[in-house]
Amino acid sequence: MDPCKFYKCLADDTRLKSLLLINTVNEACVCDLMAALELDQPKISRHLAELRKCGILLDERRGKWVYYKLHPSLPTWAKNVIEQTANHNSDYHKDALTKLNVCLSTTETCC
Amino acid sequence: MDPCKFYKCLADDTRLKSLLLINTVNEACVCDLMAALELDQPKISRHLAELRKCGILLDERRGKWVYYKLHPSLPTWAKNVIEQTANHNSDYHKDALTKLNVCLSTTETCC
DNA sequence: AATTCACATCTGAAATTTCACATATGTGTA
DNA sequence: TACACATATGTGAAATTTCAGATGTGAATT
Repeated sequence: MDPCKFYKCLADDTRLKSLLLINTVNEACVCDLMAALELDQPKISRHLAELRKCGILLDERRGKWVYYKLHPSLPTWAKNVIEQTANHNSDYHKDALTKLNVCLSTTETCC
Repeated sequence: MDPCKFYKCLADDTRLKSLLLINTVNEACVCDLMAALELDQPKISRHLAELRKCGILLDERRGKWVYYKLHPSLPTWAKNVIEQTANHNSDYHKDALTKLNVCLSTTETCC
């Protein structure tokens, strides 16, 4: 994992927030993140693809949905960086996390 | 310190290597980093200015030279991120660190 | 005060990234 | 098979970032 490429991946609001959310709730599908971040589908999908191609996220299709989680073989230092960021910047992704939790808890509204 | 802006600052080879070097040797001046990274002066200066404007580095003029160090009021999580990156990616800035140490130890070649 | 040295900044061009929109792919269901 | 739904990707335009080269600024030296 080249550190500069890694940080290029984190250097975008959509990607960073998606990553912090996924780190918090373990896994999420595209429509979860669409609801949490209030962004359209191609935008979320494209940014998740970038995180996937970089080796930060792992995708897994289950039926119609594709779930993303942290890649199991992500280096420890990179996991620590994500964890540090998530733990000490709750204001940054607080609103999105609230919306994500609503989405995850209600079976009807979301996918 | 907005995390996305912070990562935008780290998402460039010149800035990331400069930062890791400064983190390792505590402080360095522009010409030290020019020698370590083998880049021209305006390029180093411009990137250090970006790190300074973002609040990551603090500059201090001493005579003709300007020394840069980590900003004392940088949040702990950000310091930890830099430290994690430096400690577990020695290959990434190893060459530059060697050249920097040569520069720091010889009074004549460098500034 | 003129010069030199170390560093900062301005400028416009080049490269890269991000975006919206359209469309393609894959999956379950009637 | 036809369709609806979730997700992925192709495309060119727009926005942002990076760059080289020229020039400006402040401090020490003569």
